[in-house]
Amino acid sequence: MSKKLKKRVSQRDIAKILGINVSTVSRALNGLEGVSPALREEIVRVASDQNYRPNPFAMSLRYDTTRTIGIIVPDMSFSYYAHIVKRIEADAREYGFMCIITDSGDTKNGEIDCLEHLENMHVEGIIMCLSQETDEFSHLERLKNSHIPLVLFDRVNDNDISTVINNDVASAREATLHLIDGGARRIAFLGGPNLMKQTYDRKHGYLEALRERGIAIDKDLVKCQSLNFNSGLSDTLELLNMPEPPDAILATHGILAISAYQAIISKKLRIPDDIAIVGFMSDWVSGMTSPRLTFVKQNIKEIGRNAFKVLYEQMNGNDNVQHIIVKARLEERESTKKIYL
Amino acid sequence: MSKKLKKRVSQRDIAKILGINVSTVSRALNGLEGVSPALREEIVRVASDQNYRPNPFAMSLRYDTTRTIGIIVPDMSFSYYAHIVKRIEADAREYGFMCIITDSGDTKNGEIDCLEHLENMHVEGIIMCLSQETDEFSHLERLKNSHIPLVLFDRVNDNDISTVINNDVASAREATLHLIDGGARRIAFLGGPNLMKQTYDRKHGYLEALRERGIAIDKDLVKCQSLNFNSGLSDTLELLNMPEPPDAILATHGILAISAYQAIISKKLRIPDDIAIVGFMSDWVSGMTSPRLTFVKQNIKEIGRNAFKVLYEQMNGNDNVQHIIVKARLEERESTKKIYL
DNA sequence: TTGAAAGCGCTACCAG
DNA sequence: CTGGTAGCGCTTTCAA
Repeated sequence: MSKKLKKRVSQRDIAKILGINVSTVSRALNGLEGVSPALREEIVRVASDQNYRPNPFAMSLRYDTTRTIGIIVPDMSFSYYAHIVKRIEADAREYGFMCIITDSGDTKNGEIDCLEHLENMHVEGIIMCLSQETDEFSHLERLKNSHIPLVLFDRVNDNDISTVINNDVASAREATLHLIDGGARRIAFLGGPNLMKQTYDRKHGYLEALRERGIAIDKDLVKCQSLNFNSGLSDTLELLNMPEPPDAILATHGILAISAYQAIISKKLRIPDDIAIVGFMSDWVSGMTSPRLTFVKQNIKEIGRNAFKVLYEQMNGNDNVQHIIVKARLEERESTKKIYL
Repeated sequence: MSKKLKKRVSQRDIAKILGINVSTVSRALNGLEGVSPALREEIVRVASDQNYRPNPFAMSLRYDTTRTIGIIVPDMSFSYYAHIVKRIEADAREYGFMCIITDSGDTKNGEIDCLEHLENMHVEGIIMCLSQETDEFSHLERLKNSHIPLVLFDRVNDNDISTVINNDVASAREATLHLIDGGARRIAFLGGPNLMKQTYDRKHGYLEALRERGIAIDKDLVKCQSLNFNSGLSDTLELLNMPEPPDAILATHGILAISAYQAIISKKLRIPDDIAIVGFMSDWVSGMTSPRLTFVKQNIKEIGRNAFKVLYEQMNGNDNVQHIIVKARLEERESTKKIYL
């Protein structure tokens, strides 16, 4: 325990130096009335000299308010989440809130641990993205009993909790239509676990597009395993080794797009001539490959901004459950061909 | 603020329910002696029923210890820093410390703001990576006066502050030798601002390798502007447009490697036939390009682990300034050719 | 075995 | 205009 950490100066210390009472110091430093200008100036000077800083923990105790919110992400080292966290942190700080950022490791148990930790820290609200394993939500119900406001983003469930997500159905549909209109007929779908609503929605958009264009659905082209590199790699290889392989892939997650791309490259197939590909990812990753990948660009800024906004409103007593859907945009690059029939 | 946030239950509440004194509750919940087994059991039961959680802020006040450390990174959305933060956070939590993670935006003013914020929060120690703009260190000196332990990582200065960095000289030298031994003779160097010790070190290793192999130094091949995409792109294009362009590039930062790669692609040059390239970056990014990039793999885990370890020791009274150098490893891929002369 | 009270830093209320 | 003091949640020391 910080044997040599100098004890921080408190109002009491300042009072002692000037031979006055703490309450006067408090009033002076908070700009309240009832202090003579001369004395006030003295106090402020000494406080500054001594590098006085109010103790936020004392404040918390006094007002029973921690001015702290918690964030839970599946993997903070994933650039998508890092960006969102950064955004939320900036907004929160502007409103005087501190963030405790936690990482569930994309597991359900990790998620439960994070919640436990945040409850222990007495956060006033939580913004979280579910792990890909999370199949039931009793741990979220518990939160409701302690009346801690909660907002889910990106990956959500169907309960009555406020959410901020991408327009998953619409953007998957748009991406699929784009592939079809580029000439693709056998389009594979790569997604996360089926229990995720996000997977369900994106698959829904994909199927809708196929139906719209009158293309038969082939279940063997739909791969929904785990959201990780190895899973995406083996699924894609399996697809490419089919007797009648797909002529396009819709990879509905950054890590799946990356692994699909690498699988294709390893098979020496040409993109988009042999196979087209669209991924859900960020611009700079899309720009790394050759050819560059057509991608669904999620509006990270808006997701973060709205997540905090909704939480903030809830913390201020707004009981309404809000569901905000942020528009993603399809960005065309060279990995999808446009064939004018 | 949180109009409907249920007041959390305190020891006092438990005491009131059982009609006993707070001090007894405290002893019972902390497993101290002096409580009858029966009563203790009662207390524990009620505490659990009421979902009691100790108030960490009260503890902080009581012991004048916040069990909190601060982290400052230039850009948390950069995967390199996100990984390190994640690592530090995990270690810190294991030792019962909370992390306040801040982002300087890679600017000096942002850095000063972060420090201010962390001091306000009464953190017990700080782990930081300097911004690329930071040219003098008076703001760090101030910390020393408040006796807040500080550890720098990745980007450091020459003062007597503990540091954890990569073996920049050696790894840049190794990468350069690798290029030379692959047949390159005109090797360009892409680096950050010259005021950064990291740039200095990596350039040093580069020059050392050239000297060792008796290759003349061409100052026009050395580009040290800002660490950002556009800067790397324009520098590389300038290099490629030289009358006698380089036959290899050493990009000493992830963002510079990415921009250099894209500049090369845009000029339709072949890698490694027309030009070879080595970058400092992470595996998964290296694997995105075709051909994959040979890269210097920094040991992110070790950097994070050591940063916390050193800070922890300092917080426990170890006054020694420590400088830890973590070994990076050259990973050969297809972007560098090996020519057996 | 249990209770009472002080004190951590701060603010708010009431006295002088 | 300034001082004194209670109380936020908790531990600790002393007293019963």
